[in-house]
Amino acid sequence: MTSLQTPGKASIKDVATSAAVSIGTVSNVLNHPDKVSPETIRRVQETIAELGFVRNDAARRLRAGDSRTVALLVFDAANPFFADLARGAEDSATAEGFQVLLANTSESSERELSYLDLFEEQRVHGILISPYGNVEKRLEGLKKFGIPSVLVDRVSAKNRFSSVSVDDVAGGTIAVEHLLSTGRKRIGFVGGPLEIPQVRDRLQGAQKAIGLAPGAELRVFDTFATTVLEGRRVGEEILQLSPEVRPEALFAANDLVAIGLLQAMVATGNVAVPDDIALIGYDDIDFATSAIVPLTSIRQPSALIGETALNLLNEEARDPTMKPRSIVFQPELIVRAST
Amino acid sequence: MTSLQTPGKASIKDVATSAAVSIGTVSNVLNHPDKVSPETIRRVQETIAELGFVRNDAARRLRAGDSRTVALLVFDAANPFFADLARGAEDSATAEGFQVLLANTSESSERELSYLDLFEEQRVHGILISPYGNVEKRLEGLKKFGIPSVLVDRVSAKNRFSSVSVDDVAGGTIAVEHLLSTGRKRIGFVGGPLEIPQVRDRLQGAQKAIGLAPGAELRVFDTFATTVLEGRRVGEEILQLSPEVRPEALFAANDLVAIGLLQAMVATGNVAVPDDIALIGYDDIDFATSAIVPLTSIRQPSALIGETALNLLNEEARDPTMKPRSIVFQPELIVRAST
DNA sequence: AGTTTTTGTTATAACGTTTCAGCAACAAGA
DNA sequence: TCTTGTTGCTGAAACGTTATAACAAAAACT
Repeated sequence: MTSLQTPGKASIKDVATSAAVSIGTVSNVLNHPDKVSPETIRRVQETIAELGFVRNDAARRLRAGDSRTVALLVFDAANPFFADLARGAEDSATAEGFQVLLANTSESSERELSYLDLFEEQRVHGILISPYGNVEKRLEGLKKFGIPSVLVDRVSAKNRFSSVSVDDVAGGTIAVEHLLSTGRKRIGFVGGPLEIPQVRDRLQGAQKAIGLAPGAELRVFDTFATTVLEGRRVGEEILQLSPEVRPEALFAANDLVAIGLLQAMVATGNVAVPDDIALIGYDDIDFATSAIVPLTSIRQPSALIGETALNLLNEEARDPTMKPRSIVFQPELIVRAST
Repeated sequence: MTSLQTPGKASIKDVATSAAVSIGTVSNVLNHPDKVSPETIRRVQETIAELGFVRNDAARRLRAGDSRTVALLVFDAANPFFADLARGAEDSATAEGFQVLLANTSESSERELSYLDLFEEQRVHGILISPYGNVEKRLEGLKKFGIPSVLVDRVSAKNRFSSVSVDDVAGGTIAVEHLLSTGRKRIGFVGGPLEIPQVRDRLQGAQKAIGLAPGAELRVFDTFATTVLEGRRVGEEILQLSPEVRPEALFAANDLVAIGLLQAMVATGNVAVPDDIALIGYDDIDFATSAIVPLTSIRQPSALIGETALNLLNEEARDPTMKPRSIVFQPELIVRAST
């Protein structure tokens, strides 16, 4: 009935003696069943089940050297955009026999590096990363070490790494062009931090659009807001401004911030969206549709990014000398009631 | 200037010879610096930096047997509730020197088991899991194996595992009592699947409240909806019903579904929330505040759950014979415009 | 019949750590 | 002076796998 062995202790050796075969044979049953006679396979598998043997991954990796684990490192797992991206990567990984482990940096460079250390020590198969801090040098080291990485949602500084991203400059331009096309001249930008290239690019794109439109001006408000709450705070500040000075339209660096801004507008009651202030977000997360005023936003193909990145990573792993490849998707304007 | 060694190849042995000490000493520098003279430490660390040596975690774990990694397994990483929970667990883990790896089941029992296999092979330090399928037997095995787990957001069937959860029955009751207190009699329940105990409990709590209120009735609509999109679909179906039959209030098993329902109502234009149909959600995610009609919801202390669970897990790890402990938080009603 | 090939198995050598007994050298107590 | 401790280090034995060379037995060719 119940197993006699000390639990959690059965090793391949125990299986071998108990099944009256050699260690090598057990290993072969596990890894190269074609090299073992059917009868032996049956007997060995039986004893494995009986003893509750579980292969020790540490030993396996130490000897075999390869890992079937891919790490996905993001700086804000709470952002639905990353959740979708993760899902895409996972689906693709499962299909290829890999497992994805997600690590969340929570916008801490320190934690980011600490996770990279962990992954290096673990010799993971590869890393998908949406970098927060300045990690390219670190990734360079990992590559030399034999661990490839692919940047997601961001291009590499000097094209040193493969990447899958969305053209954030274009996104910023599209967003602001749309605002301008509805007749607004005084545009405000909210969101940060500017250390994040995505944010910087979106802002740059915005400036580009402004530059082409005579009479239009862009004012950058808070460059720290990332969350709904922070967005709301900034919104309240903006509402302090008198209507003649205050922006006629706001471009938020992500939908969360946009939703926060929206909350602030609606809460005060006397500022109408989009009539008094128009609002556009970025990412087109599920919730954009369901905001108090459905949110105009810039859509990114999040799951597709994840999938593509994982496939790219696998190519890199197969051929480490491969030239870095950058895949850039184009963002898409989704117009809703807020503009 | 640049290192001469083959990259990714430096082992503790290379460090040893290069620094003219024994392997054991290098290991001691790494793990027990107090046993080594300052001068030697300096020299060894220098060579480590020079050779770009990185400790091989597989070898370390094989020999030492312990891992500093905690796994967090959830069935829907896209749900902000879990993201908040993960954040809580992570903060607590960092404080104790552990790292959290998040795995997403995407509501697939198969994938859930596959991840558990992985974690078992990896001999992780412990597992935090919000189970999707029926995994208690599996976890039982892991425990015998020396890997403790703590259930999050769910209590264990026969109290076989420690758990940190929220009283979902109470939550369901509170929700429906609130709806009843506003004069609604015909209540609808939307959300699923019923295989998920959280959902079952919330429904049961709802029924309990109904049972105490004469004349009140509960109708269960879709028991599969989990996402915003699915919620919207169900909402559209409900709106097909004539006003005399149709529920006066809806209780959604989570906020995402509630937001979907809300979208459906608002989209048709001729059903007012809360006047025609009141709406209450569950989880009180950030977005609840920012819905078209701010959503009444049941709040759970998500980050706190994560923290507590991790601490409990550590206790279990320290003392495997510990009696399972269940910590149950009470949910809280947050009233907003939707009811 | 003798040779070659194939099949199934076994011993054994890694893989890169940590741990632990042991050993010099030297300081401290008697 | 002789014990008794420290301190700082070394050498070797694990840990649980996988891969590889070797080999006997059986099967297939001449």
